[in-house]
Amino acid sequence: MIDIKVLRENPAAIREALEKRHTAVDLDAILEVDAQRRKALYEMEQLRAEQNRTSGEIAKRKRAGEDAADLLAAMKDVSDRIKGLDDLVREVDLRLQEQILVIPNLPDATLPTGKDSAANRLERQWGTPPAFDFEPKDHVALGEALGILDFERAAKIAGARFCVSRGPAAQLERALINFMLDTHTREHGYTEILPPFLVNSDSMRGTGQLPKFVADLFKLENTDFWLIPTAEVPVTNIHRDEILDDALLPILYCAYSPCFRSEAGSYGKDTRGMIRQHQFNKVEMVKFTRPEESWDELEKLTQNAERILQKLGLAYQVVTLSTGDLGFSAAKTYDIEVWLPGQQAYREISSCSNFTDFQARRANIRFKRGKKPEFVHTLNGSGLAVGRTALAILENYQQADGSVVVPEALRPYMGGRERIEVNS
RNA sequence: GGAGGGAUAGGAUAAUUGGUAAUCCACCGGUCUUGAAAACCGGCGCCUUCGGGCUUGAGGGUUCGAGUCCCUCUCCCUCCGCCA
Repeated sequence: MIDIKVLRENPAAIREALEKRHTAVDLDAILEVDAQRRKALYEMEQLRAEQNRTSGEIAKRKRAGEDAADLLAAMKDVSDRIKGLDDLVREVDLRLQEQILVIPNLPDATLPTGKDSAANRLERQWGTPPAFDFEPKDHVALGEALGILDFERAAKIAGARFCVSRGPAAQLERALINFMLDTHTREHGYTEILPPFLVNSDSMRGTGQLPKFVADLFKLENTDFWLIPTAEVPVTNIHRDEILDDALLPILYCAYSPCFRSEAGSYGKDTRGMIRQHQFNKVEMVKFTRPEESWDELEKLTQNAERILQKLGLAYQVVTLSTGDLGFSAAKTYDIEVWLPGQQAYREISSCSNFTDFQARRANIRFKRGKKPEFVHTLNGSGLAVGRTALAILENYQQADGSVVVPEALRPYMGGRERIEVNS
């Protein structure tokens, strides 16, 4: 949520930022509603002050056994007017909220300007894509040949965009989850969280999924439960409506969760394999920081995610999303893209974002270091998408005979297994 | 799912037929002190257009006025049933 005060005082700056995002919002209409609300609120508070004064007087007279009929009559009128204004304020406030909640965060000035991912800026590359002296397969061909990935049966059980992992593939995902969580907790200072995988609407609103992105989510019928699309939602909302102690900041959490996405509007994209599923595993990192620290923390967060790929020996690149490619709640996002031999391309495996105070306003997450509470900054990043990491390992570590070598860092988590072969 | 009990500030506890949230602990600042403790004084929830306004789990209602009366909902606890 953007700061209504900023909009009031400097609408031009916000207009310009939204244009860079290629998002159309009627700011004048919002300012109009805001002015209405402020006027009504001021009038109502004046009347309340009068009511409070007179009520004290009434109480005093009654205690003294005196008559207060004149004051009561006058207050009846004031009371009615307050009620009317209160209804007006509530109605106007609701309209204002509706309009403000669909305004995206303002892109940071360091972003490349552009209308989509073509304008993203390459920041750095790490590692070298493996050279094969044979034609590398993609993970679907590999997994099916090894008998460890079963998309056909998954379709029978659930439908398209699901996968059954079997034997070493299942073990691989479990190993990756533990490996990632261990790395972040032991080496990067994060506290492990195991959150609810179902959340209520308030939580979805807090991190920005609602109200605008209903179509991307799964909801349970006849309840207020939503399946989380990322652990970011429950973990960020841990501190919703709280005022945190300054000494606790920055707070670093990491969490494993399955993620559920309807993938509405992505028909025809990545239909093959594990790239885009309705359900996938992810380890997520979430930070709550003081405002002046958040940009440094974004760099560290991104490095924490990169570290996982480095340990696994997977080549990757980091890009800064352009103003047009940026997600709704983010002010700046680095995407980490891993090399996939099966596609001969770098594909997103992590997204690390600074949301500045955007989510903190929506979720009302503050901290206190002086007299007045201030909004924290929130950040999060995948550390990493587990399914995509697993398929990256399959494709990058495949051998001429169709087997897959297990990266050394992962072997302790795989019971010492060095290789995945047919019937292993 | 059924029955009962509960929710007041960080914690703990009060509030006449409804009269406008009191007190203790903890914490912060000040006085005093070499320093600290004690004692005393002041703070000790949020918003503000600095006039004030709001705050008793949430939201409505009655009333000039609601912690208190009425309705709806949420969460917690106990017991029964079910269940991993």
